Amino acid sequence: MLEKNYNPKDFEEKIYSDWEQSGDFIPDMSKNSEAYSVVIPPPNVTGVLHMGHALDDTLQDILIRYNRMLGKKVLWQPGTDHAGIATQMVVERNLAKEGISRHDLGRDKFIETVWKWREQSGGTICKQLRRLGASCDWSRERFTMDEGLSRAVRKIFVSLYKDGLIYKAKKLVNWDSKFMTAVSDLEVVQKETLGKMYYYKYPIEGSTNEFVHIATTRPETMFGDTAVAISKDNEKLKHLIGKNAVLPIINRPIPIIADDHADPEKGTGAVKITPAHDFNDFEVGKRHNLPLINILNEDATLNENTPFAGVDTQTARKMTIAKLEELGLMEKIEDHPMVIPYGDRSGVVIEPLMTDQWFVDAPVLAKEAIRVVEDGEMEFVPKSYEKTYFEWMRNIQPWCISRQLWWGHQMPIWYGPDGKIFCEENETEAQAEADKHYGQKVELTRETDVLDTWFSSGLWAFSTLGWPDNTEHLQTFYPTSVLVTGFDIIFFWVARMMMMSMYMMKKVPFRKAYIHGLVRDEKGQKMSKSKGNTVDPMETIEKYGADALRFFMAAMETQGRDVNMSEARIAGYRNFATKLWNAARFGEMNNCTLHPEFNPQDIKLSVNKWIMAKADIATKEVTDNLNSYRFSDAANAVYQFIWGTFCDWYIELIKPVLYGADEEAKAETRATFAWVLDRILVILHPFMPFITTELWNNTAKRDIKLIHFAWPQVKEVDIQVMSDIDWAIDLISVIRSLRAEMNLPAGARLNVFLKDVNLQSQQNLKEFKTIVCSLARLDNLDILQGEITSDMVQSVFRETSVLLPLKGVVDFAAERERLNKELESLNKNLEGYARKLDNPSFVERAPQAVVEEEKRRQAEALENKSKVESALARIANL
RNA sequence: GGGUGUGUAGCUCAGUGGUAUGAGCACUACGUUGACAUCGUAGGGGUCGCUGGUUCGAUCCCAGCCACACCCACCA
Repeated sequence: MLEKNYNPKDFEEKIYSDWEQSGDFIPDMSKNSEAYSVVIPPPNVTGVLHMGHALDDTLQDILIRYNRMLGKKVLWQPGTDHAGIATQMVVERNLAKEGISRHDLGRDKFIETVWKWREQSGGTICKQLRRLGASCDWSRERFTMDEGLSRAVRKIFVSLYKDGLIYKAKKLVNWDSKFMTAVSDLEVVQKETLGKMYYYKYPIEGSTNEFVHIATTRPETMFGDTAVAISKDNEKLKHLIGKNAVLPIINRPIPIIADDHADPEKGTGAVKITPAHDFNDFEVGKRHNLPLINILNEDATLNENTPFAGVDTQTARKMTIAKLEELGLMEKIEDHPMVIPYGDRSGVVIEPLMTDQWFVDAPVLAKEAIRVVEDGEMEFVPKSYEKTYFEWMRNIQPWCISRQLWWGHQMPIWYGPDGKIFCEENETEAQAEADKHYGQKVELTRETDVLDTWFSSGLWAFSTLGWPDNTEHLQTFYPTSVLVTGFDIIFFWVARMMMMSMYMMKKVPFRKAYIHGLVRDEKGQKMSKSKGNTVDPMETIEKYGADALRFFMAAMETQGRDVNMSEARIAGYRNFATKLWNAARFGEMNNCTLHPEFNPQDIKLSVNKWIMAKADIATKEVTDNLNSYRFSDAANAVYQFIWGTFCDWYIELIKPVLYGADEEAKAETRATFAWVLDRILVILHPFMPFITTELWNNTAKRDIKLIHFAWPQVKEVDIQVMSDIDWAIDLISVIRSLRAEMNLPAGARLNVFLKDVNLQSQQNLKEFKTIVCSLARLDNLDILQGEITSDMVQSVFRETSVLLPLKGVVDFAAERERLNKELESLNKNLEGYARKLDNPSFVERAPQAVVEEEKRRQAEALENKSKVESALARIANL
């Protein structure tokens, strides 16, 4: 017995544990069928589920469940990411509350603490994914810092190094002074800021009244200046080229050089060159062999190469200006809108800094990653993201992968006594290599840097399947079928996976990349903790059930668009679940059970044939749309079928049968109801796995679980049956509409007559008279014998006039108004038809079918017009 | 500066070279008819951003413009 009310809390968690405990998410490797696999974008191990995950993982689960029902061997590979900087930050913050810094603990102790932290809070997000209904194979859960995955990291690192695709270099990198580490270009966010432009001048060496005028936004970097550049085409200033300027305060002479980097139109036309602290200046320095003077410490304070050692940049800036003022060299300070780089995690200003770092030769790896997309071996959905991908890949810069952090994969690099690099998968091998090289036992020191988090994420598609071992899962499930992720990590992750996979596996990591948008708040604003507009998916699930949230995500997911949260809409989908629940209860109350010998071929009643055909059409729509990743269309098709067709019409249409006396018809209808409800549960299951399973389990004894039930294959649909029932439905709607517009009391029983009824309609009338009378609340419905009388209101329906005699009841003014409105609408349509059909080029050039259809419409409208006009004439004086 | 996307009903958005049978929510009127008030029935509401072009026909294709959003680059 189903509960009176739909209450998802009663069964969602129970059903999930049953699936998990029964191993329903684990692929049957012995099954001889097509493989389908998805790797989950690994959430941060310390993270909690947010709406972005809810969207991403709902879409994946829909695909996974759908393909599982298609009978494929399905794996959804779960796991979490160690998220280097993010996790280290969280743990350090916790330690800070106790007044401890990571340096107090030391590296080993600190890492131990992180692992402990992971034990405690690492499970949260996976529990939450279960609550959402995600059917991952949890027995295979992986973590990027697992031994297996770490081995994959070391192996690929060594391989890349030996192929010359990983190298160490002293370069200008983005330096995060909070975490005191290098970060990659992607981890830098540019923010619009209103800053200042400082104008001042450097004296020319050997002259007392000659100066070169400089404009800069960072005056404190002057201590690292090693030249001033002027364009050779700068007529006003080119006379200075070749002379020396003298850096004030420290009185160091620097050359004035000719370089086109100095745009005569911008600033003062002369540019101070600080090769160690500016990416452009670095290039200029390279061209002119300028010395590099580093003026910053790792914490972004100035160093002993400046007069302000130990002072932070902001303060040093003020001090520098003060000094310049004192020397009479400051000229002006202007407001200057500019873009300043910040660390995406730390939020501090990123300083370009010269350091030894490790790089992946991304431009080389990008080649194959570009080719396979060009060749269609990997396709983006929607396709337009290819452009973004190509644009970035074709302009890719070397990828800085070393981080001066503690939490992460320590690089498999050892240094010999003379600094020679030994890159091997483990210390023993490195030691052996070194001993061989030096001809004696030597002491090695290990590189302390760890790898960028995205390095290990880049291997995710194959490392989680067991690589470097050639496991059964790797053989079966690689390449994976589709990757589902947000556009915001195309560069961070998708691109890196493509490069790493093509390098190591020589095969794409996934055949398709389905890219979705962001989940925003109700007003389309980006959700963020600081704005306080975040919505917690767990609270939403608590309130409306996981099915409602999932259906919302699916229904809102249209390719390429962001999803705006809408609580009202989620409530609407909860109502949808309630509707289905009640429909199932209706079936239960009326003993609608599926007979084992039920054969769709034997169905006699039109209404039953009709609903089965409709079910097939809906099934086909859901199938086609899922196959092309059109989630909202798929969701809407099943929604419309269940609510708009099954509940609104079918259930109403069969009530007279179920409450009637024809036992044979009753039995057939009960069985059909059960058959269609089953079909509904099947095609809705990927979207709403919980309620469908609950109903599946409670409406019949089942041999097979819904999660494994075969997805239906649809055959041809009987069009005639469809249009017969549609005739009845349309007629009912016309009569209802007439009643409402005439303001007739809902309780009033009426007689309705039809005039101009063709043969097909006469048959329909015979068959559906009872149903139409019942649903349109009529006493009788007949073909009109004799003339239309003046008390009849008239509506036109296809070729037929619908006549409602209303002696004494009707408001004729309202009726005239209604008819005039209809006349107006008909005239408007007729104008449209005439415009086309009177146009010779339309008749000549438009497709024949379109012209015919237009003529048919015109004829019908003309006929209806004359009917409406005569109706109007009849009641003109009443 | 380079690029991408979006502008359709009050709101949030689908959709389409042939009268916009648009959806959900909101709104109005009526309603408790033996699944469901987390409901039902009926209804109001749109110059499909603007201007040109292609076409027999454009909301849809093309160009330009306006507005908004996002991505990439850029600390003189």
